[in-house]
Amino acid sequence: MISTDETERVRQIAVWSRALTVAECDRVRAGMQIRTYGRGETLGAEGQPVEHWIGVLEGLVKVGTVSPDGKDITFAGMHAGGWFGEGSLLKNECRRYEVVALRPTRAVLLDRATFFWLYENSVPFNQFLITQLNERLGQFIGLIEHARKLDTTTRVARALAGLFNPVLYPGAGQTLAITQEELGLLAGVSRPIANQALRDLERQGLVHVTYGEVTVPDPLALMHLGEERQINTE
DNA sequence: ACATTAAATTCGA
DNA sequence: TCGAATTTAATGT
Repeated sequence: MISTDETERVRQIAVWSRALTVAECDRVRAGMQIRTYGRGETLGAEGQPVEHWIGVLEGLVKVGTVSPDGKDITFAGMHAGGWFGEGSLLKNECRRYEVVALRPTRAVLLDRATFFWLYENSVPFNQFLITQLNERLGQFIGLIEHARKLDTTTRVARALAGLFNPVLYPGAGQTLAITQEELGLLAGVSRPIANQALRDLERQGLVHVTYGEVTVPDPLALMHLGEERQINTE
C-alpha cells in the first residue's frame, strides 16, 4: 500500500488510473509499492520471473539486452510516466530484457494479481495497454525499417525522440532533463559522439541543447529524420 | 584525454 | 541565512 501523497504522484504519471472509480483506486493502491533505485541498479533482470508492472515516477531507465557477443543493445529509454513489463506479465514468461536505472530513479510497482484484476475489470486500463502496445509497435517498425542506414546522428535522434513520445509519456513538456552521457547510453554511442550528434541536430534546428537538458520543439521531425517517406503503421 | 563551464555543496561569518 | 570558496558534474573539442 502506498501513502496518500504518493498516490497523488502516481495519478500524475498514470493516466490510466484517472478513469478508475474510488473503490478501484483503493484496490489498486493496495497492490502498489514504491521503490527507489540507485544509478546502475537493476529494476528487473533478464531471465527473472516478472512479478510487477512498473511505472517510472522519476529518473531514467534503460531497457535492453546484452547480445551473446557482448554488444549492449538498448531498445528504449524510459522516464517519468513510462510503464513496462506488461508483455512478460501477460505471457507469463520471464523477463526478456534487462532494465537498469541510468540515474537515481523512483518507480511504482504494481503486483501481478492487481495487474490482472485491472486487466479483467477495467476498460480504461485495457485501452491504455492497447494504445501503449500499438505505439511501441510503431516505434519498432520504424527502427527495423531503417536499421541499416542509421548513422550515429540518426540513432541519437531516434533515442531522443522516443523519450518525447506523447502517447508513452503524456504530460511531458518540450524539455527533458537528460545529460549527454545518458543519451549516449540510450543511443548506444559514446558521450562525445552524443555531443557531436546533438550539435548536428541543433544546427538543423531540431533540438535546443542547454546544460543538462534538451528541448525538442517537434519530436516527430526528430523521429523521422533521414526518412524519405512516411511509414504507415495503422 | 583534457580544458572549460555550470551547478551543487560547503563553510564562515 | 547569505555569499564566497570549493568540489563535483557536464560539456566541448
